Amino acid sequence: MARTSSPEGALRTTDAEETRLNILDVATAEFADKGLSGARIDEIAERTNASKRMIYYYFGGKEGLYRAVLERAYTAVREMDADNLRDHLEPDAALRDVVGATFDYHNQHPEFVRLVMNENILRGAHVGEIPGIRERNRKVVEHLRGILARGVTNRQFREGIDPVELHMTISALCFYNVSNRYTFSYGFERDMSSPKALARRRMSVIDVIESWCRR
Amino acid sequence: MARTSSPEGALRTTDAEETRLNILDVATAEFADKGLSGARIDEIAERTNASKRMIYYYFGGKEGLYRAVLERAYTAVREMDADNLRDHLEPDAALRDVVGATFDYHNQHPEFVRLVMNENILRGAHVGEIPGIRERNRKVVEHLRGILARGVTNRQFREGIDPVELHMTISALCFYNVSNRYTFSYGFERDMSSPKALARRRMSVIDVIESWCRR
DNA sequence: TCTTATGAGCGAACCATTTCGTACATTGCT
DNA sequence: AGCAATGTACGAAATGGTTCGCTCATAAGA
Repeated sequence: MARTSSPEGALRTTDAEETRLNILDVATAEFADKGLSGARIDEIAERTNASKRMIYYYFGGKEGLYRAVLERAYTAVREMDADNLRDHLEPDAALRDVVGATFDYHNQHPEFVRLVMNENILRGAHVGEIPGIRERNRKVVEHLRGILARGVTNRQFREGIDPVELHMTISALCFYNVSNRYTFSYGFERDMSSPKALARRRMSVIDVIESWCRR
Repeated sequence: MARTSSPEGALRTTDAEETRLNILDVATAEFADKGLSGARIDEIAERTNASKRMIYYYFGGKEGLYRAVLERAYTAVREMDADNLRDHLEPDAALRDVVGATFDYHNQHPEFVRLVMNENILRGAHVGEIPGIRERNRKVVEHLRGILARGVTNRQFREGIDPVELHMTISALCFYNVSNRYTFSYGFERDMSSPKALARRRMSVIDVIESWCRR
């Protein structure tokens, strides 16, 4: 990618790079907000420093832009993993950490959740082409497998829990209260966006997972 | 509603009624497939016995049709509830029944799951106007509250589990493996659509809930 | 019974707008 | 000059929604 000739050299990104990122930011918000078919590239272009012409210039079109957005969102998750999949001494503490971090990440990145929701509406039409997702999932599962194994040796955890099932359970619990906040909680007064309710939910999720794994 | 003069009398619905239902069926499939913004009225009309004109005649427009579809889907869930929220003698058996039935319903009605996903993408813009959802949720929570209370009395269940949290946990686990089947399971070989994997997941979900509630 | 008024049900063509994408001209740097 | 970057304006197709007019069953009145 071309660089400016400014004295900062390679450390400084070009204007073009900044434009790309700006477009990606706006597009992420827009796609997360309305989905692929609901988003309008004219609208994205307007909110951008750049023009519609530039979107086509850089990303080729709506689909290309969408894929770039999805890819970057998944990349961010992987970076989060890298920070949080450290090994702890105690299996139960490690498990709590994974669950808590996953819960927090989903809550702090609803746009990621919404992109994934949309991708599922599209039956995963694009997610397959994004490199790194397989590895990401595999890595998480392997991490959980390790925790479970150490927990069993430790006699903290019971035997027979499948790490894939565990991964799925954790994901489901962390995903749902973000993805379904608008349809859930009709009928009983509980605003899932209140910090108090959120904290309680967080505790519950950790508790559910722990109760399941503990012997 | 007008009836035909056919001998069957009140038992037989009119052609108009049949047309409405036919439109609703097709629209349900279409909205579940592509979401509100992704669905095309012309396409719905084509797959229908009726014409586009009739869709506007009966439902007023795209939004009206969407709302009618959503409403009917939720009505169907309530009917399912009515069948399954019977009281059992043993709290733990009752709990297993609720979880199992919920799991099965979601799996057998992916179109319902997809409609709810889409409604959440739309930030619940229409779900609030549909009567009966509040009551539905309230009824489920009250049922769970009863089970939990009896289980505590019974000394089968531990104290302090909030029925709303329980409802949310069950919903999340049953919803997720349908809603996120396309983005989950990249990286490890597990086809969630295989009967075997599904049965295993079902068992896991019941197990998770039971482990959490049991003292 | 015969006639007519009424309104639900319906088809086909049509309209206005939106929306994705592109052609072309222009700027500015090297 | 020559190439990358970019703004403007436009085209073609898709899309939500409407207009016009026709059929037919039934109810009301003579």
